[in-house]
Amino acid sequence: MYERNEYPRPMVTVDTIVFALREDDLQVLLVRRRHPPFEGTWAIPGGFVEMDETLETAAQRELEEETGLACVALEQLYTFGDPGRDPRGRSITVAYFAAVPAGSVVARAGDDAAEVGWWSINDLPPLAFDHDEILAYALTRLRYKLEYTAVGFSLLPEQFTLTQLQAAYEIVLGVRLDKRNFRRKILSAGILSPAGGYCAGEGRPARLYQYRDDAVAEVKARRLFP
Amino acid sequence: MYERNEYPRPMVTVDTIVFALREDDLQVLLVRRRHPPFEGTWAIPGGFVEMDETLETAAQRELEEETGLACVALEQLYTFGDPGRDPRGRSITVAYFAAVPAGSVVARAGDDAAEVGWWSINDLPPLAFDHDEILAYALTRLRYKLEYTAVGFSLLPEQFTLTQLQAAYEIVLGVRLDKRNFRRKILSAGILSPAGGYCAGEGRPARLYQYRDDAVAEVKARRLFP
DNA sequence: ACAAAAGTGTTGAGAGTACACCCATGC
DNA sequence: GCATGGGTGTACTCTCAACACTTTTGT
Repeated sequence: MYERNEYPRPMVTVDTIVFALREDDLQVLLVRRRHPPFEGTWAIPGGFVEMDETLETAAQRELEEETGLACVALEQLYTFGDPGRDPRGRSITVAYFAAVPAGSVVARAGDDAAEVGWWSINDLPPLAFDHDEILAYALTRLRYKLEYTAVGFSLLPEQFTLTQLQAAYEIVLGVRLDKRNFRRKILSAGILSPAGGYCAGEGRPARLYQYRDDAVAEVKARRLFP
Repeated sequence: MYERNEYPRPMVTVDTIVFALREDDLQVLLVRRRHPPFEGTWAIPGGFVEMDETLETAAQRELEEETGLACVALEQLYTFGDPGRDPRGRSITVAYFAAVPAGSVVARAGDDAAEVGWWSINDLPPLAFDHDEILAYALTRLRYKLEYTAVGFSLLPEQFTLTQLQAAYEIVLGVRLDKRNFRRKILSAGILSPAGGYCAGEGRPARLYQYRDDAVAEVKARRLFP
């Protein structure tokens, strides 16, 4: 056996799955790796945890370094640590996930990323490490959360129409919802307030709404949909 | 900056919170630490991850080594990794939790545990590291899971009466439930089958039930209680 | 005027909740 | 026979799901 402080230590990384609704589809932000292993392969943005930062801070930092995306609310997803998941040696990754509005600007590729891109969840490239497993898990969790909490709103711009909101739910959940029932339910939940403006489009202009930040973040005790 | 493989590495541990219903109360299994830091202080059982085992295997192994408890179903809870949570240096712990029947035998204290004991969740001793925070989180999660899934059954022996099951729900959730509504709901969920026997007690003997393992593990799509 | 999207109510079914008494056994 | 816990049914309310037409704008 080893003395307490002489245990061999695994590498510890953080990875962040970022979801957005783009092109009528649920997409995730991926980076093409600039370094081995899996050089040139697409992967979830992430990297090594520094010794003096929290895990969430590390996730934020790596996300910004590799994709330019900053200031997004992260939630811890799961920790993956099977031996053999990394060819360099024992490695444990704490996965985080986020949902962002479609308009979020993704600046540049960073030091460790040769390229940054959005990929449809239904049409993914081959992925590095066990990142396909992590993504599958993240998708399950996103759907689950959508039914119980208010994550749906973080996929939309600050102001949005009820039709946009319904479309977001339909795309993520992969089901069609009844317009009247949807509107009644979301309005009676009391988490939206009219923004006052209208959004002109091809037909009749639609009322704009915004999320009431005075509503508790977690929509309590009752699922929203279906 | 460091070369890839030369990053300083945090220590990685696993900790397992074990819940049981004892003495009409929700209790957790704790160990008194045999070694520094926090020597002599109560803590959640756990320890260092070896390089060739999965995180869950590590949690199982440490739990058995320190408390003698084996073969329990674990679920990953959360990963805690704030710098400063361990005086020895940067340390990250992957927390697991389990619910076991009251009768589960806890054998002996192990190498790293001077003593093993059950503590009521409402009357805990001072705890090592950030273990109070971890326990609070585990309790929240247990309550949450109880409403949506079938964890309630893992707190009971294989065969149990409906009154025992109701008491389990009441203790964990901290609320009183209506007997008739409880029985109707739990029976109509179709996850129990009569075991055939009866449990003699002070009054009329109570019918014994068991959990139907052909029922899907997660009671799907509808919360059980309230 | 017409195309295109926004907006709006009602009804029937099922689930949740509140509530009080009889039944089987041990002592 | 009585104390103790086991077991049962009904009425009301509320939420959910199904369903189609009118309104407002741009072209």
